[in-house]
Amino acid sequence: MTQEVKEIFGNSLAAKVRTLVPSMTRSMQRVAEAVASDPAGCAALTVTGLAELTGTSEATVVRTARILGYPGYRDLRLALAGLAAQQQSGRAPAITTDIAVDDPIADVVTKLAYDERQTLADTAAGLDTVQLGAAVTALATARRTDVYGVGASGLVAQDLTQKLLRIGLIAQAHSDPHLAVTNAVQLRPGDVAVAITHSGSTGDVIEPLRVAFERGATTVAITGRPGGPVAQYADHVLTTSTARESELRPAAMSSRTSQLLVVDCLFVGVAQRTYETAAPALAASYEALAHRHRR
Amino acid sequence: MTQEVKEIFGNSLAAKVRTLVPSMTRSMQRVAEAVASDPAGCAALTVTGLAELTGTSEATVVRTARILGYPGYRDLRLALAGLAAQQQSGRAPAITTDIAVDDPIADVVTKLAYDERQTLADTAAGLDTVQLGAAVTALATARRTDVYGVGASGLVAQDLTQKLLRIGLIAQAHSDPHLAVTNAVQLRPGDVAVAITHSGSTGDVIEPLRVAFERGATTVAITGRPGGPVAQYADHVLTTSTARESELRPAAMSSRTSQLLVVDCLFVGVAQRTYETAAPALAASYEALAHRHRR
DNA sequence: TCACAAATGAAAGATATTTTCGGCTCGGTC
DNA sequence: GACCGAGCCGAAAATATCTTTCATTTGTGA
Repeated sequence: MTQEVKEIFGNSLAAKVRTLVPSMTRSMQRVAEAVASDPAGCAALTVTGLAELTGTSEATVVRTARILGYPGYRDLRLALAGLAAQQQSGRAPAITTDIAVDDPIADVVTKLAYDERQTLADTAAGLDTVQLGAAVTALATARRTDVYGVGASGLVAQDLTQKLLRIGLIAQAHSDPHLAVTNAVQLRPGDVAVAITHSGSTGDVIEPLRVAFERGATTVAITGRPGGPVAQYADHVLTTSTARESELRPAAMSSRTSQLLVVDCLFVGVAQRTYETAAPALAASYEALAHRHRR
Repeated sequence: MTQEVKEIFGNSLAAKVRTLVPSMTRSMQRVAEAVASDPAGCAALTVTGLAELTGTSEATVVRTARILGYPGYRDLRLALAGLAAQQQSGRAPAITTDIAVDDPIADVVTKLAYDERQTLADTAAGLDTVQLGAAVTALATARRTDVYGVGASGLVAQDLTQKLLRIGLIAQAHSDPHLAVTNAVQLRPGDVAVAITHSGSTGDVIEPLRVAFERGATTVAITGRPGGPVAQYADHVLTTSTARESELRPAAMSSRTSQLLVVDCLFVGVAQRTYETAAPALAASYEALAHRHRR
């Protein structure tokens, strides 16, 4: 059997109460009024509870529910819950303020989540899919891949490396500028070098990319400043986005979110291109870890 | 499988179901799935009805409701009614399809961004602010903090550590299980240990946390399975959310997004509490890096 | 294969909702 | 002022629904 609840929701309860109040008895009006003025609160009550609240009896509550067009109190209550939820969701979040020192922790969560979501949307909107596609192709066909990043971006570099390794590619992350340069010297055409820097001007990351570029490797820059120095040595520039920053929310935070999205896109793109080998490799790495989990 | 799961922002139920499904038994999973895929329909059913629909018993339905965090089926049903109402009035979900092997790169970007945004919303909705507040207090007043994480979670552990160091706290990330345990032995009351594991059952991370717990340190778990083994040794459990995963989008991807949000919240919370020392420390670390940027 | 533990559903038990039914109020009539 | 009747009202019985218990089944590891 197919049951429909749709009909219960949607129509304005307050209006219904107004029209039907004249045909109600005194105690029923009390119940109706309570229900109309605080749907959420009443939804939390049982018949008995609502009866007590309004100083009436269960029978009256049920009668009121009937008048309002529901088969019984149970259904009225469901409708009230729905109404409460709608009211709740109707409220605009209106998160425009910055995070303050005295914000309660719940607000911090809301604001951070909101900002990071915003950053993701901005990044996705601003990402040049042509450049991205080119970078994916380069990575998918690379003999080997070096990834440079220091500080917070170093973690993103490692993340990319981990992912590429998982699908059977050869990749290495470098946080040590000296070693990075040393390694970059070994690169040649057909290899790929990726530099990750929010500012676009981190010398420790630009330097190895320059070397790789000069050696003929395909170079990719993931940066928040597509016009910055790093772009100079990059065949493909992938732009990340930044949320407004503040004292309690350093730029590193949102740039990381943005960088990770780009990295994920690269990864999925490469996995698509190399699906034949990527799928079994992924399965294998998953399998290999299974026994490290307790029951 | 012809069931279409409708996802709406703020529909934390679908996320909750995903989070908790692993700790459910088979028949409970059937109930959870029914509830997640058709909230409106299920809201119209009594326990018995839902039990019949899913081919289980009333007892199982009630047990599932409990797992999902409601005192009983009655309350789950009210929540479902609310959800149904929201869906009714809510906007249509933009993207429901999974990432396919032959998706153009532009679609990949859109879908990934959408999913990560969804993950953030779910995480924020599901985060227990009381636990979070407690964890923040512990971190802010800790003598020292150890953070454990391996694999993808290892990067998150490092991210947290970097952040804490930046505001002048003493923190260390451990990816090496042996060293982690060795260090955990040194912990004592007043110290904090944080374990980060998506599965909640990563032995390499649980072990050091157990040691820290037994040494009297305050322990925090950041996990996608709040009922998993890791929770056993955690004073405070912070739950991350999981997006539906697929071959081209491993769970590690969305869990990382979720974990990072939690880490960011911890960081900002701690920075608030220790503002007097955090602000100058942040400024100083920013200053120290300035000369490493080219013009 | 057996023994044990976990999962499951039937049915008993507890709660919530609906119905019944008789007392009660209130307005009108004598 | 007393009486009558219609309809309102709530206590309590009856029913529906939800929750708990417990024996059975199922699955799992030795």
